Amino acid sequence: MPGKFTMEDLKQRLQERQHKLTTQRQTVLEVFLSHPGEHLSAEDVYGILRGKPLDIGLATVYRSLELLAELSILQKMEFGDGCSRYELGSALPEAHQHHHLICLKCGRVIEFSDDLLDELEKDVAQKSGFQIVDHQVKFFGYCKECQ
Amino acid sequence: MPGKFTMEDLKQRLQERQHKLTTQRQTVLEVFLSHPGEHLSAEDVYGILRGKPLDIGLATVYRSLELLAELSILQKMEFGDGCSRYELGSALPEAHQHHHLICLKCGRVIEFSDDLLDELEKDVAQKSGFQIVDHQVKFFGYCKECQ
DNA sequence: TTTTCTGCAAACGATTTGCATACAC
DNA sequence: GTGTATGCAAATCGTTTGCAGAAAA
Repeated sequence: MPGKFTMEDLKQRLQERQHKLTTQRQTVLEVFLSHPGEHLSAEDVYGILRGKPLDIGLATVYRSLELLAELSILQKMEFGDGCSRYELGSALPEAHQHHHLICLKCGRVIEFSDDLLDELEKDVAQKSGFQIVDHQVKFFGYCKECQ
Repeated sequence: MPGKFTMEDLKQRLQERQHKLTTQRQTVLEVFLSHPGEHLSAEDVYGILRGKPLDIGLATVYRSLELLAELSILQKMEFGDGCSRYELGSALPEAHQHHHLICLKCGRVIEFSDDLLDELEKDVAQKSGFQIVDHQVKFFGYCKECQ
């Protein structure tokens, strides 16, 4: 189980780039901390925060998500459902080996962990001259319930 | 070099689903046949066809792309540039092993072929109970020019 | 106090849709 | 002929932006 981000991590990374630690940014991070393993869209986050003490604007949600992704706290991804989704990364840079199984029938997205890809990444880097910093793998198929 | 689609293949697959072989659908397929290895968006296709004898509507381009993807003639993919892109699949169902290297600086997308993923796919299928029909792999990094 | 952020509403760009006409079968 | 497809324009949806007021440093 890799280490999760804390508010202290957030504060630190923001300061490094002369950004401010605002209530809104903290709140957005808290949403992800309290929804582990979910792939939330901007609308999802906005919906979760509706009616809560802090009434955040949708535009601010978008701006916060973008910033948190730049700080490598969140990872941005597309599952082909028309909107960008984000998930919490690990605080440990080398521990991002998770793939996604996307069911073509019900749309469910299941996480899957595996390290076989390290080998492939090295192979690709060597053959192509690319300096690889990250990868994303998606498998499309049918989940147990939909087969 | 895997076999490419022909107009005959298109006709056949359309008929199987009681769809009609229209000039527009043929023309869209021709664009992909004459632009091998490119990842074209709807706007790209529309632009390529502008001024050509057949003046196709943008909405029809979108509808044709969607249909060709349903028929497994094209494959739909997202590179994070705000629009869906398509590329011609192989006529041979088992020969779709191509990955994409996406440069984080210049946005260039480079194709890369490798078969190491077959093993991973089988492994994932067995452990998860998913029936896998396709996969997509994206590597993010910096190309030779941008390093 | 200075700079960065937020909220709102308007702007935007990609994609979809309604509907009357045109075409494939 | 009948049913599907097209073209156009309007509608939609996710996302971005301009700007004045609010909050962090």
